[in-house]
Amino acid sequence: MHRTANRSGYHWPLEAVGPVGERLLDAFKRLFDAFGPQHWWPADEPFEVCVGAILTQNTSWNNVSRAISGLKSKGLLNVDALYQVPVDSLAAAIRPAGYYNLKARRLKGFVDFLVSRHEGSLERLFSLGLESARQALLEVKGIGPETADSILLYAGGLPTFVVDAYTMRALRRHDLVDDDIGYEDVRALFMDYLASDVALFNEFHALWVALGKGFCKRGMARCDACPLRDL
DNA sequence: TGCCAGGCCGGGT
DNA sequence: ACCCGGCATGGC
Repeated sequence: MHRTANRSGYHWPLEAVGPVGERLLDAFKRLFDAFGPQHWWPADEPFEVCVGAILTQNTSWNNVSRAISGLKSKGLLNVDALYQVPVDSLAAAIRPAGYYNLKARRLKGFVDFLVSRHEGSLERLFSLGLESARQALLEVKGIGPETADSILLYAGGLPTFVVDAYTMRALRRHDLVDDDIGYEDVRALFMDYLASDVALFNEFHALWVALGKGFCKRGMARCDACPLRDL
């Protein structure tokens, strides 16, 4: 695989499989031209990514950001502290993130899983490899496919594609997929038709979110300013 | 003011 | 195999 440092400024592998891959790549180029590099995930270290991935379930990042700051200020943003802290204290600490009772249990469940099955080490988990680590994460109550893939890609540096509500909505609205397609099939679309590259998957997913925030919102029809217009 | 936000689970068809 | 209600705060 050649990593281009081409005149257009992209530094991702731009090969694609067939017309489907070319279309996805066209979307990527347009989004990058429109929004530029997104610098995801917004976190200082891998464990913070995991916590953020759970806290941001159906919740705006602004609220999550407050909760993360709260955890940091209380010294709770590490495996040992989260393992020890009572669930009610944790719930109070993440209050701004919403669903705080639910998410406190999910965070505890994730940390329990890390400690009991993987020696409290994310590196041990990720060393299982992409699909094995993914299966393991999906066993944890409160970690579904999107949360698992966010953790694997943005904390683990493993080449999986994250599909969220923004991605799904944009793909459907621009007729890149059928309306009734599911999570796993969309994930496979990106992974099968594009080069398996962490930097590309990182930027591409973040760009779908940028598009969703800017143009492809719920209740908004196809708009003239959308970078994917007439894709 | 009501709707929306970077999901997932459990119970019911 | 879907479908739906529940979970909760903060921004616009």
